[in-house]
Amino acid sequence: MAVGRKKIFNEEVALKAAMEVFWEKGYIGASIAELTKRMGINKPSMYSTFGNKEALFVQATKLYCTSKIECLSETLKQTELPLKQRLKTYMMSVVSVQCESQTTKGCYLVQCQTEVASGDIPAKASQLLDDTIDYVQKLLKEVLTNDKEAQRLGFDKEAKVKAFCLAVTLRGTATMARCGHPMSELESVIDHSLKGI
Amino acid sequence: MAVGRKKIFNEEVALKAAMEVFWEKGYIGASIAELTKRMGINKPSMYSTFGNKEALFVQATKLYCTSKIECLSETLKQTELPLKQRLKTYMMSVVSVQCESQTTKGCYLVQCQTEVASGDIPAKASQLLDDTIDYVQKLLKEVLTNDKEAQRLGFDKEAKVKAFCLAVTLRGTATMARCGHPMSELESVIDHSLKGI
DNA sequence: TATGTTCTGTACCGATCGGTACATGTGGTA
DNA sequence: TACCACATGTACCGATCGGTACAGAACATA
Repeated sequence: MAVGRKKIFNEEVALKAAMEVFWEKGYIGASIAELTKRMGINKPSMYSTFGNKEALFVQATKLYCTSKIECLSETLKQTELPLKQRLKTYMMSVVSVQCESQTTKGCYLVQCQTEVASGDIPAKASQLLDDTIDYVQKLLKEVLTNDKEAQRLGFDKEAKVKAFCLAVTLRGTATMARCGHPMSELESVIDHSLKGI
Repeated sequence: MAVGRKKIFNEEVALKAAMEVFWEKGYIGASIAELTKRMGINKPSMYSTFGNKEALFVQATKLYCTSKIECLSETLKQTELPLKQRLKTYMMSVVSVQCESQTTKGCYLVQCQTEVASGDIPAKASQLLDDTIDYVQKLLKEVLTNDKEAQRLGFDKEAKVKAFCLAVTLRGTATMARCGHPMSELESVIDHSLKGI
């Protein structure tokens, strides 16, 4: 039977562009008009491929998590390196993402999480953000709890609180990065936070 | 000569209500419809009294600064108390504002500053936010530089960096407070941050 | 009480929001 | 080559956006 006209655009490229728009503008601030313009497609193509704005947001958010956050976690597992060095390298790699571009500054998740509290984000997208925003914190807690060096140093005792403190620091640097503070300034903040561990 | 009909509403009460809406929703997220509803007035009254949305936002932002932030600074000047205690009390009072209500959570300035980077806030309002967002940081730097106990402890050497670190912590707690973390959790973060000073 | 000034409420403006109907193109299969 | 399935582009939908025109209500003065 007939198969139909071929798609002229690359879905992955378009989704990446959408991710960048949401990162810049948030969920509400990203209009369909701007999204489709930056994705290089027009509205019907977007709706037939991704569903609607909320579904597009969900997919863009998942892409952000996998391509910008989860992929950084390997650093923490290099047990041949000292724990503090691993933590510093990891946190600085997060800060690096927060500062990487002139347009997509700060943390996608932190920004959109702000909108959740406003009640302006649909339920499914809101749930996804709530589930993923604590990823970094859980990862840090897991390391501080189970890592052998962490146990030797006694960090496992207050792993949850310590992980929370580091997560707060990274949220703080995200808001600073968003309004233009360069990575060089933020490095001393990471050092300061790690000193308190 | 004739003087005209009297205003039926209180401008200060209305402005306070507007401040709370902007605090909850941000600049873009706060629609004129919701603003006027919560202010208890209708649109022409709002426009004739406050100008337009941007002018209302500027006045609401100034009200937030004076009534929620600047008024807390007295704590830092009680030189009969130890510096660390003053810093802790001050930072906890900021956190207290971030957690004070079920609806107005987090920091008004941090939330709206996020929108500035999106390019969706008019120039005057944007400028005001940029000018006032660093108030806390400058205040802390001033204390760490000029306070006699701070000088005795050598804090004045790196006053700027230390103040920046504390400001980052407070921005982090603001985002945590926004998504529901209670003050009890955030207190240990303040302790952690002050330990690194 | 008549007048003039100000505030209030309704009803509307053009622009933009998210979302869609439909006609036109395009390409693989029969 | 004729057909059909799908992608594309335009043009539109009702709802909401920020903002305003205008008629009528309320009040101090004359």
